[in-house]
Formats: sequence, structure tokens, C-alpha cells
Amino acid sequence: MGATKTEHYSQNQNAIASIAKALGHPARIAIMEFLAKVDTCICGDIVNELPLAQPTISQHLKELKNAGLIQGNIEGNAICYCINEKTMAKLQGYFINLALKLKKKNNCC
Amino acid sequence: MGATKTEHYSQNQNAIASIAKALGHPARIAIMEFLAKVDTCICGDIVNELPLAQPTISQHLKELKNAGLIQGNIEGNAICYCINEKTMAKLQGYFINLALKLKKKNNCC
DNA sequence: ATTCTTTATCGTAATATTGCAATATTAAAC
DNA sequence: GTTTAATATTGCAATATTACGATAAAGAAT
Repeated sequence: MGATKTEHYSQNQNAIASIAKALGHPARIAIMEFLAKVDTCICGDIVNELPLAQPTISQHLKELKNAGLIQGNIEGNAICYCINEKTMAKLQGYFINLALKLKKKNNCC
Repeated sequence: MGATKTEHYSQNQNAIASIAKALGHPARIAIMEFLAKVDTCICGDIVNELPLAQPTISQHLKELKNAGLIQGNIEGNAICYCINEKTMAKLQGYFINLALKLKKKNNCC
């Protein structure tokens, strides 16, 4: 085997896992931090910022995009990538809800 | 190649990525939800709940434990797994901070 | 039209993850 | 001490991820 059995889980579980998975790499965390910090959000700037080759960055951006965490707007021959606040909010909301459920029961450890 | 170049990122970036990575699988999300919902938290219950073989569950639990998301207490010959609220809080705090930074600038897309 | 700049895709090697059967470990129960 | 029950570890096959060089694509600048 080796492939995740996604069909056994709820749509929401798969959705949250897929967002978390996209954030599960330090380069992609670094990209998110850069996009949150900086005023411009040109792909080339990210390539300069991170210690990875351009194709690798492009691949990471694609994964963040597929997870809905960022979106890209074409600006001339460059591309401006930005954080999609909705997806971040969705993830946050999920965790807040999980923490709430946890508060309601006696965590036994 | 194929291995993540962790040495190029900050300790915090690696830490957050590793927590997110642990949550990046629907089975592990399902385990977290189960632990947040249910009053007992015996490993065997998780095995009964999820559509995976016992060794696979054990492996997923190990990963959640390595990421600091859960902890296990021995109870007789069973093991009681519980969510580690501190790690959840750390992750939440990180995202809240990221969202705050985002608010301070003009998200250009 | 050609060249330059920027980003994406392809191909591929190295490594990691997922899942499970078989087996080991550990502690309770008898 | 044997057996039973619960969890962990090992070993392995299938698949996925990571990283990058080479190359393609698409628009800007000349």
C-alpha cells in the first residue's frame, strides 16, 4: 500500500488534513510567513528569500494553492501570491472548535 | 535529494511545520477528534473506531505523540491517550499571530 | 521579431510515508 | 508460570514527497 485511504474519512476530515498537510513543510511555513509580512508578494521575491531552487519554490506554491491557502494574481509577467484568509479562518475555526470540545470533558491525562 | 532541508529554516518554522505535518493525515485528524469527543481515551477504542489495522493506528499515534499533540499514560495493560492542550495552543497562537500580521498590511490580491 | 524576465512543467533521483502481516513486548488474569 | 489482552515494533511493498536541472511557456522590453 502506501496511499492514504481518504474514502474512509469525512469530507471535513479530509479537507482539514489537506490544509494541515500543505502547512507541514518548513519551506511552506516560511512562504506563508513571508507573504504575511511583506507588502509585495511577487513569486520572484520568494525565490530570493528561500534557500531553494526556483522549480522547488514553484512546486511548494502550487501545493499551497491547491490547498486553498494562497492565491495567485498575474501582474504583467510576474505573479503576485497572497494568503487566502478564508482558508486560514477555516483552519482556525476548526481548532477552536476542537479545543472547545476538549474543555467540555475531563481530559484524563 | 528528497529529504527536507530543515537546517535552512528557523527552529520555530520547523516546529510549526512538524505539528502541522502530524495533523496532515485524515486518520490522525479523526484520532484527534475522537480524543476530543470521547471520555475514555484507550488506544483499543481508537482501533475499533477507525478503519485501519492496529499496527497502522499505533504508528499514527506515535507520530502524534512525537509531534507533542498527544500524550499516553499507561493504565494497567492498556494505554490512555489524550490531547496535549499546550501544543494545540501553540499552534493556534501561531496562526492567530500570522493572521494579525496579515491584517496590518494591505493584502494585495 | 528577438531577446529577456518570470514562472511553470517535465523528468528523475533520493527519501519519506502509508498500510499491514507477522512478531515482540508488557502487564493483567488465571 | 501460562495464558490472555493490549500495544509496539519489525519488515516490506506500494505510493507520495522533496529537490533540482533542463526545458517550456508567456508576457515585457528592446
